[in-house]
Amino acid sequence: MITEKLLESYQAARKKYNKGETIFEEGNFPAHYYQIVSGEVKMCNFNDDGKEFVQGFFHDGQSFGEPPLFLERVYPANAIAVTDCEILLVPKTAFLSLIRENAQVSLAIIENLAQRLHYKSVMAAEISSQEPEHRLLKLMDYSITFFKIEKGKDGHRIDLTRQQMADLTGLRVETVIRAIKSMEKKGEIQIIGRKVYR
Amino acid sequence: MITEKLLESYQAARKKYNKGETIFEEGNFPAHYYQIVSGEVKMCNFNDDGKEFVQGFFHDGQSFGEPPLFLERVYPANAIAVTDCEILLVPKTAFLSLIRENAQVSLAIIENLAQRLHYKSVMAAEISSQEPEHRLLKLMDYSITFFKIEKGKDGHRIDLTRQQMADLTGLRVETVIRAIKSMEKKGEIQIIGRKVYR
DNA sequence: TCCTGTTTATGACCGAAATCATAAAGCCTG
DNA sequence: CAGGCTTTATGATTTCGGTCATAAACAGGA
Repeated sequence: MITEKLLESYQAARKKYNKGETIFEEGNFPAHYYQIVSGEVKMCNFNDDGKEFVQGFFHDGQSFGEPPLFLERVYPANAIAVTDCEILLVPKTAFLSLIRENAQVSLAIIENLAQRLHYKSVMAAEISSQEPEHRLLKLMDYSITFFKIEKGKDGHRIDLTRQQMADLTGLRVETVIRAIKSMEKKGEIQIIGRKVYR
Repeated sequence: MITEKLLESYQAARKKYNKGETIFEEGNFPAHYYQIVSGEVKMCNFNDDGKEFVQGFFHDGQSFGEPPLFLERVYPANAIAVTDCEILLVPKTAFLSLIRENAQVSLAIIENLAQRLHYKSVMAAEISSQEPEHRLLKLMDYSITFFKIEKGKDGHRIDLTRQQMADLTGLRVETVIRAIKSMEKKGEIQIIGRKVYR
């Protein structure tokens, strides 16, 4: 999102994380700006009895964990490497100078935050008041529209496991599996080789 | 949040809305930046069978409905005047010029979006995986910490009706009423003259 | 002060999703 | 290609919050 060159001129450090490794934890104060060079990261919460809720997945070129950086606040969730990752870290103060000194970057940040807020608004309304099938369709349609999924002859292929869909919608795997089967029967989606197409 | 003077130099128009009036609707493309001069506004969704989910309440000096303005997207929710309101509207293009030409304003916008994203992250995790009492306590504690509620001798007074708490947490009034009673018994909150104190 | 609408309250009942248990099907990886 | 982990699948049972009905308490306006 921000060019590596620019980040490097503001003390960016390159760091590797192994699959499954925690990058930062819920409740801690932020110290860096994080931008993914390669790999996949998820931000998630665990409730009192260990159930996971995924706030979002992040990929190459994307940044994550900025909001608390701009407020004097702690992280609302954990960041965990889903695959092996290479990530650029910029110290908080250097990063704040960077955006103050580069107007076009703040516009990019605004767009980025706006996009994430939009996603959260849509999903919050869904999770709080719609039935499982409706929630899942919304998640799929949102993913298709905004995460540029390529369309094949069978429709868009949703590259999420049932467990991931459950964690993103606040449902349980079994419920997701049953809902998906039911939607297939209704012809709202297709299942080919266990993958969901829409 | 942005001074009235500055907004006025970018074609701001003053408009009055009556209590209950719709300011903009879910699904429409945004045409303005909205900043409240006086009154209260809520952003909300209605699910298929009419149940309301409140994304947030907004007051004097606050702006709302910006995210879709920065993306080419429609509003994810409705904006409705909770009380009679006076609101400043700045046309989209004028507003985009405004932030491009006033660096300190983009920083303010970033902080604003970051704060809202933070709230949504916290509540999304709650709504998706915690029990009613836990959700309500989180809503109360969040309101206390970030909406600067004054502390009296009986604790912080939560100025929300049970219906509003229900709409903010995705629960039903009856559930909120029962949960609040139960929490009072446990001594986690106090009820004085039907109002909740914590 | 009365009247009407809103907010809080409470009980009975229901149902959908969570939970629990178990297993088959895929898929890596050594 | 065998063995083990992950993912998908399915049935039985339970539970908690939603739903429905009803009413009391309160607030605000005429």
